[in-house]
Amino acid sequence: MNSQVEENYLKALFYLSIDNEDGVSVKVLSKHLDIKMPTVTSMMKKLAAKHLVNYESYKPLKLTEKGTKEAALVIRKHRLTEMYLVEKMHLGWEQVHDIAEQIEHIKSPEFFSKMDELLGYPKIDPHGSPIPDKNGKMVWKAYNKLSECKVNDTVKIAAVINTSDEFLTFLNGRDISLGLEMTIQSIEQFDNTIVVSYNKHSSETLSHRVCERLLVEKY
Amino acid sequence: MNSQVEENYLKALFYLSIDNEDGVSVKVLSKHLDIKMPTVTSMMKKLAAKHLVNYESYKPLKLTEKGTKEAALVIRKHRLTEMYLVEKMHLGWEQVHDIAEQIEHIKSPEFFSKMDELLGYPKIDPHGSPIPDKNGKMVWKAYNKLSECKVNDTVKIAAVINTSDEFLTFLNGRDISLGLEMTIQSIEQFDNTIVVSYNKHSSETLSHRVCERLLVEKY
DNA sequence: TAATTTTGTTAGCCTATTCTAACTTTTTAG
DNA sequence: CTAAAAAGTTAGAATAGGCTAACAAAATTA
Ligand SMILES: [Mn+2]
Ligand SMILES: [Mn+2]
Ligand SMILES: [Mn+2]
Ligand SMILES: [Mn+2]
Repeated sequence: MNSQVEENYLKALFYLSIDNEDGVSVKVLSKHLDIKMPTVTSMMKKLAAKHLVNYESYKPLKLTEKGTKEAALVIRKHRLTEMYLVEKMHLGWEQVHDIAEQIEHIKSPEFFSKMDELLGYPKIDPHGSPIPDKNGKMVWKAYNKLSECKVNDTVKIAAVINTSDEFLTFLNGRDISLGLEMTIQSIEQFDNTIVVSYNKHSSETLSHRVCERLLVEKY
Repeated sequence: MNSQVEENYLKALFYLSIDNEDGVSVKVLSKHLDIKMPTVTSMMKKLAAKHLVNYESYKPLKLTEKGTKEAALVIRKHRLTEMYLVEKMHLGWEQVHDIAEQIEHIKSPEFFSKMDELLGYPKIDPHGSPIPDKNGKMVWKAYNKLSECKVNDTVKIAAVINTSDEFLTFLNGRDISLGLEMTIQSIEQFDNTIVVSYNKHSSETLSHRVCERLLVEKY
């Protein structure tokens, strides 16, 4: 059984591996977890001893098959929890991450399979991220960043890349949530700011920074 | 903020203090937590430094006012969780204790107040134990042990003293649950075994050991 | 290629929580 | 009122996770 701390390292490696196919550096993992490099190195040796990470001095870190699966199963619990908190407990999508960060470590298969059942076996979490299945398999749909769309495109918000309280509260303030349809009115060439319209919002201006963090489905 | 381990010590002291008005011995606390006496001693010194326990060498242990309140608030979270798991997630009353033992340590006031709200501010948990209020105040109703009742008494099951999986599964097997009304048919003088009737069970024999762990309301 | 900078590792130390062995105080028996 | 037993404490060590300082390797720069 992995400890809470070990699980958090596995998750971090899993996330960072998405952008770094050839492995994750100690530096990057250290920054991500806000844990000093020497501590990370020693934990990597420990996880290597448990066959969860392939570790070789000075080489990029890679999760093993086993480590990948265990990481995905923690992420599964995290995302199921977030979905449960939003759907069944009516907490805001900006509140649930921090709670899920803790509940994901609860040791109780029945608890999570009951959540799954009550939710009707959801495929995505409240932020649009896919929930890995019981075998740790996860498939990302091919979404586009809003920042990459063109004028007059009509799109549906499918997922948010950043799940920080601040970003989600920003979106709440503009009534932007998953499933919302919007049309791109104009794009400012100078700074890539996009003006969109949706529902009662006939002209909402979104910065490039924001648009890069919104994944959409095109029609 | 108290650690998970500290919270478990506080809870244990709180429970053991109920029967031991004059304080809890290191021995008893050690046995209860299955942690060796020297470890308990050092934790008591630590909790004393935090003003949660009154500790004096060789004297019985007592929670301070502050310690009592913090313990009660952890118990509140434990019992709210158990109630939530039974009422909203449809888990069995024999399954919820182990999960609540973990969830009680989650740091998130909103999570627990939402639970409380969704449950309609319950006063008791699924085992009939009172849920402390937000100030840590808890009142036990004056129930009787089934073992202390007389022939022909009609009683309602109000609480179970033992909340182990085994005991509750034993009760499940006999369709005994909170709120059940039963009538005492006879009491065997030799071993205090009690024969009761209820619903479709016209003659169920319960050992003294079992009857001592069932709290009832008399009619 | 040689010097620098960046990244990664080692060594040594810290806190939290636990343990065993040895010693001390209290309690209980006789 | 002693002497043995029980309960409690002290000392020393272990494990999990973290940190800093110093050193080493790899990657960059010049
Ligand atoms: Mn999250
Ligand atoms: Mn976590
Ligand atoms: Mn319980
Ligand atoms: Mn607990």
